[in-house]
Amino acid sequence: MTSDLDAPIDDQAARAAWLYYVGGLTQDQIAAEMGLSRQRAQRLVSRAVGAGLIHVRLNHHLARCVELEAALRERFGLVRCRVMPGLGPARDPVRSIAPAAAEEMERVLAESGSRVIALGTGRALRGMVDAVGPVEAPQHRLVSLLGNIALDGSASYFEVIMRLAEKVRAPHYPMPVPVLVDSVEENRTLQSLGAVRKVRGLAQAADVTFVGVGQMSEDAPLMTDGFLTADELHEIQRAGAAGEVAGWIYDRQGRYLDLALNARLTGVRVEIATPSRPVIGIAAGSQKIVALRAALTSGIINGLVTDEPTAAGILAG
Amino acid sequence: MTSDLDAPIDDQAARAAWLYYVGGLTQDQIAAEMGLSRQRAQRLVSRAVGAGLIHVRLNHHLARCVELEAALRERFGLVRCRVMPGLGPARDPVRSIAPAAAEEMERVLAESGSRVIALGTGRALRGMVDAVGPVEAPQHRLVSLLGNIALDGSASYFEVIMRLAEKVRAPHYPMPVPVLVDSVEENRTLQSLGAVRKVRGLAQAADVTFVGVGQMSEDAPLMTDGFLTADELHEIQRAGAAGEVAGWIYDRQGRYLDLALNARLTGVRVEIATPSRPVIGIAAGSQKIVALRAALTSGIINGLVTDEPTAAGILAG
DNA sequence: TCGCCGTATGGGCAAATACTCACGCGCGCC
DNA sequence: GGCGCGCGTGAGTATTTGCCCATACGGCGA
Repeated sequence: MTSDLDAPIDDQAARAAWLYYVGGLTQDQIAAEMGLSRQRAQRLVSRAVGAGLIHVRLNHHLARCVELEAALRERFGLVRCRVMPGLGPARDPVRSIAPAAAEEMERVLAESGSRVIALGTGRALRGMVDAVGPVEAPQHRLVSLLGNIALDGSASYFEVIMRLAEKVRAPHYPMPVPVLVDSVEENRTLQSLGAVRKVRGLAQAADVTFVGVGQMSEDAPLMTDGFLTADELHEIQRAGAAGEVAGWIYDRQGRYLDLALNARLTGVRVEIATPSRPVIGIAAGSQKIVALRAALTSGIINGLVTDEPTAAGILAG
Repeated sequence: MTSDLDAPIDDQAARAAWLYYVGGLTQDQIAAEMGLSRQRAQRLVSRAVGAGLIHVRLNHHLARCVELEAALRERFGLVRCRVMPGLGPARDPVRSIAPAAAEEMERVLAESGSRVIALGTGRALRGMVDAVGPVEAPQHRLVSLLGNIALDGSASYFEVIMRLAEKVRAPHYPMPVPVLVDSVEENRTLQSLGAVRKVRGLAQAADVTFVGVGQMSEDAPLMTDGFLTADELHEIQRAGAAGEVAGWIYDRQGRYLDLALNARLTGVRVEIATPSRPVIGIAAGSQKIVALRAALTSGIINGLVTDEPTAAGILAG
C-alpha cells in the first residue's frame, strides 16, 4: 500500500491534482508550473485520483434522493439517512456511497465530546474509511465489532479500524481474534480473555456504530470470504436467512436466527440501535435489498447510507 | 442567480457530474445512461462545475502546507490555521482557499450546541459560503458584522450572510444599513435603532467570527468598492494604514487607527479574538500579506485560512 | 398571423487527455 | 561482475472533451 516513501510523490500528485481540479489548469500548464513533462503531469493527476487523494462531493441535493431519504426515514423511523445517486449498472455502488458514508463518519468525528465509535468490516466500510479526510479526532475511541483475522490467519483484507485510527489519530481497539473460530470451546477460551472482554464491552457500549450489511444469497460475503462453505450457506438459507450484520445472521423480519454457527462467532451482536445510540448501515447493491429491508424492519440498524436503486428497491418491498 | 426554476436542470447537471466525477463515466456513457446527446451531457457537466454544484477536496496534507501552518500557528499563536496549495500566479487565490474556509465553517456548523457566528463580507467570504455544503444547522445564529448596503443603496454584491443562512437554514441577523454613512449624525441615528443595537450586541458576543482582510494599498477593496475616494485612501495611507477588517483600519502593528472615518462606520469593530472566541481571517494574495501580518501580530485575528505563497510571504516579514 | 429574437440543440473540429509501446536506468540476484 | 526484472520515462496514437457554428424551437410583439 501507500508507504511513507511515496509521500513526496503523493505530494506532487496531490499538488498536480489540485492545480488541475481546483485551479482549472491544463496538464500542459501544470507541467510548466511544476517543471515536469506533460506526461508526468498527466500521470500525477491520474495517480492522485487512483490513490483517492482527490475527493469529489456534490453540493446539491437531488430531489429524487431527498424523496427516497424522506420515505426511508418515515417508513423505518431512521435517525440518519443518506441516499446517493446511482452510478448505473456495472459500476461498483461503493464508489457512490463511500463519500456520503465518510461524511456521516466525519460528522461524528467532529463532535467535541468523546465518543465510542464501533465499526464492522466489509468493502463498503473500507471505502468509507478511505474517503474520510485527515481530520484529527483523538478525543474519540474506535472499537471493532468483530475479529479482523481471516480464516487463513492473515489480517483481513478489509482493514477498517486501523486505517481510520491512523487517519484521525484516535485510540483504537481492534479485536485481535478470528471472525469465526473452529469450535465452541475455542470461542469460549477467547471470550474469557481479558483483552477480548474489554473490547467487547466497549463495543456494546458504543455511542455510534457503523456496519456493513451482508446478503445471504449465493454471493454471500460470508461465503466468498471463506467463512462458510456452500453447503453451510444453503443450510442457513433454508433456515430462513435474509442477511447478516457483523456475522450475525437474521431472517426476513430481521430477527436473529438461532444457529449452531452463532456459538463460533467471536464478534459482538449488534442490538443496541436507539436514537441516541444509532447503528448506521453502509450498503448498496441490488443483492443487498432483502438483507437491508430486514435489518431496517426490526431496527438492527436505524441509520442508512445507500444509493438510489437500492433505496428504491428497499421501499418497493 | 440560480432560481428555483433551475432546480430540475441543476438536478440533471448534478447527476451528470456525479456520473462523470464519481462514477468515472465518459460523457458518451453519461449521455447513453441519461438518454441525452453527448453535447448535452457535456453542457450539464460543465454547468455543474460552473454553478459550484461540484466540490473537490484534497484528502492529503501536503508537507509544505503543513509546515507553513505549523510555523504560522507557532509565530502568531493561532487557534486554527489552514494553508492551501497555491494555484500559480494569474489564478484567483479565492478558488484555492474557499474549500478550506468552507470546511472550517462546516466544522463550526457541525457543533451540536448553539453558537453565534459572526460574518464579515468580501469576495473570500462569498467564496467560502458558496463552497459550504447544504448542511442543516438551525441551532446556530448567523450575524453580520457590518452593513450589507453599498453606497448606491443596492444590497451588496458580496452577499454572504443571506446565502449561508439559506443553505444551512439558520436564523440570521443581517445589518440592514449601509457599511458607511455620510455623516456622524446619520450614524448616531442608525446606532440608536433597536434593531441595529440588537444585531451589534449579538455580533460582539459572537462565539466565532469569520472575516475577510482588506489591504490598504492602491487596490484597497474599500476604494474599489467605492467607500473611499483615492484622496481619502492616500490620506489614510499616510496615517499608517496597513489593513482593514470589517472596514476598521489598522496600522502595521495591527493597532486600530483613530480616523475621522471611524465615526461614519456602522459595523462592529472586531476585537474579541480569544482561544474560546476565535476570529478566523479568510484571505490570500500577495497584496494582502502586509495587512494579514499586521492583523495576526496584534491578534485581531487568531485563525487563518490562506494559500501557500501568502503564508510564505507573511512569515518572510 | 407573421416575423423577430433569444435560447437551446446537435454536428463538426481542434485541443486536451488517456493509453500503449519501446526504451533506459537502477537494483537485486545469481 | 553480468544478467535479468521492474519501474519510470518519453514518444506516438486513440479517445475524449470543449468550443464554435448553423439550425430548430418557442415566446412575444406588431
